[in-house]
Amino acid sequence: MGKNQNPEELAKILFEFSYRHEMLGVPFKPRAYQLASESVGALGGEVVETWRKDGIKGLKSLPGIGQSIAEKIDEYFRTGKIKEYAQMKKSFPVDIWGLSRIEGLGPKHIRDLYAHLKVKDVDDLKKALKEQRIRKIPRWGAKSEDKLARGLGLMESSSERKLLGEILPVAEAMVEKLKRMKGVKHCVVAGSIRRMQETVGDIDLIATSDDPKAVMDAFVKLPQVSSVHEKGATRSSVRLALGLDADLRVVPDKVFGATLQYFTGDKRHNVLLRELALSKGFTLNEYGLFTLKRVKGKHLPSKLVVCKTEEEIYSKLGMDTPPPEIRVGADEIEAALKHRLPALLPYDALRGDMHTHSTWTDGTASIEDMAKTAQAHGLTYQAVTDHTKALAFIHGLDEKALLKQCREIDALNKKLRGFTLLKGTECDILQDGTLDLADSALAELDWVGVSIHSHMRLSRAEQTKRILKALANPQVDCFFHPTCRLIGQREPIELDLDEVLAAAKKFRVALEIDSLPDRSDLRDAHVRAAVRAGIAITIDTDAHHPDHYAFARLGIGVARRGWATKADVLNTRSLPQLKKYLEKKKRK
DNA sequence: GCCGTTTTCGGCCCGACTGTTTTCAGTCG
Repeated sequence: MGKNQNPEELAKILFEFSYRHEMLGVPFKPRAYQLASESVGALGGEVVETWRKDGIKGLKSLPGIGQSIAEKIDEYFRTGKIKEYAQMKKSFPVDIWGLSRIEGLGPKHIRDLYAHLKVKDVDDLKKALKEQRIRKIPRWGAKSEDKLARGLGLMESSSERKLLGEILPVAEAMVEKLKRMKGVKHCVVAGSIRRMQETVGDIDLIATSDDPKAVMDAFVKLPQVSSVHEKGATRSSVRLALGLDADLRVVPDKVFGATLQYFTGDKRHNVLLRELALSKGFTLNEYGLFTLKRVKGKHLPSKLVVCKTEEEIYSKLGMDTPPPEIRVGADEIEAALKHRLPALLPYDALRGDMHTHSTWTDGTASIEDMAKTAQAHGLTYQAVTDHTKALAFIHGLDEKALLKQCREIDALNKKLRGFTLLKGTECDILQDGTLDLADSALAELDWVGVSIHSHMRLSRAEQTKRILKALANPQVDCFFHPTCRLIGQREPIELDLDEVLAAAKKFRVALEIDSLPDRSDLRDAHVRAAVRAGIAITIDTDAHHPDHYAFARLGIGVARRGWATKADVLNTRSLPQLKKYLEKKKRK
């Protein structure tokens, strides 16, 4: 058994290797270590699993990890440290990772700060700033010292990633304002928001205009802006009052496609795409795809090929256009080259919502008001799934109350036109895996969702056993927000995903994507695994308030990031089709 | 140090902005 298997710390160590090589001017290694660090960060616990199963050989099969780095990871997992890293720390005892968090502070500056002022960490930096010693370093001045102080301030005023659900409307409001300007043809959101990432580090906007300067002037004066980092002819960057940055690029209309492609990212997707372009004799930048000529060993763009739309660019590279949501720099490029991209579920494909609440428990609106809002959002049915009695503090329903609710739903269904309510529940899974309501009561319902709201700290083995027992109950149709995480607030429960997927498949239980902004659960990677396993998905809002129906597009974004198609998602079916599915399940 | 529908050797993404310069280095996305 190893001593230290913390993938997060490992990612930081690899990052520090990258920076150290960069400081020393070593070519190519910085990027190799950077990629390895990102890879480990993204894989998380999977790195440890891979190492446990297949050792160094397994590690080498991971992206960005070859012989040398695999050996270092192996050493770290076995002994808890890496000799070469310890030596590096001895000769350069600097908290590289901590300092690098500061905007504008890169490897060369960290090197110089230590060489001239013996700055080892953020505290040393603060002292040096206070005593105005930094401006005395060669090639530094009062302005760059100020800039560094600002960067430090920004970091300390917590610049954590924000929830997509919170930022998306803000970005769209900014776009709407700029769009209305004279001379502006296009104005759109790019970056991680366009990719529908669950959290967002900054807002990337792109505009095309005959009068770029006017757009820039308007941008830095938007009401959401609190200060301006940079303002140029084609690019500006500002700080927003709600605590994150927004960038705007303004380009000529004729290169819109290239710019949109470029600033949609993600970074790794773009690096791979530019490498692919190079291998086919092109070079790609934000102004288009160019044929390449070599002058004195240097690549120079020569003739413009295409730039009007993203599709043109991908097509010239011999591939289909991957939807933004799956541009992560992994197998989407290969799939696009082989013309094997899936037809992702469209944003308007949902017909119903399988998880909603009402004033019967902790919702804020009556069943009827919720139904009317759902219908206004284009849905034709929804399941009413209030909580059960284990959640006593919100008056969860017992069997008797549930029957009473069913009678109300019967009455409402007679009254509603073009909309149907399904009788359902969000039934608690108790600690031992039994359900909070009697099977006889569950059998009366159209739709039984189950979920966990207690005992979230069970061991992986216990938690998995608990869930498997619940899913094996023949009354259960769906497992709601399976990992129980709350982004930025609560870690996911420990569970063996492979076993849970296998059980869901065996017992024909659907897995839910809960669209609430801080849940986003299942998450993208889990969705992809579920889709691969052929398990049905539902995309629900878990609406506790009429406004929550608007979050459905977040859940659809997650599903698309998980390569889900319309056929994979249960509530894209019409009500008769859904009923047929449920009847078939009951017969099994 | 990693990687392979031109390669197991010889490649390795690209441009804007800032600050301190006087033609460029550093950082970022």
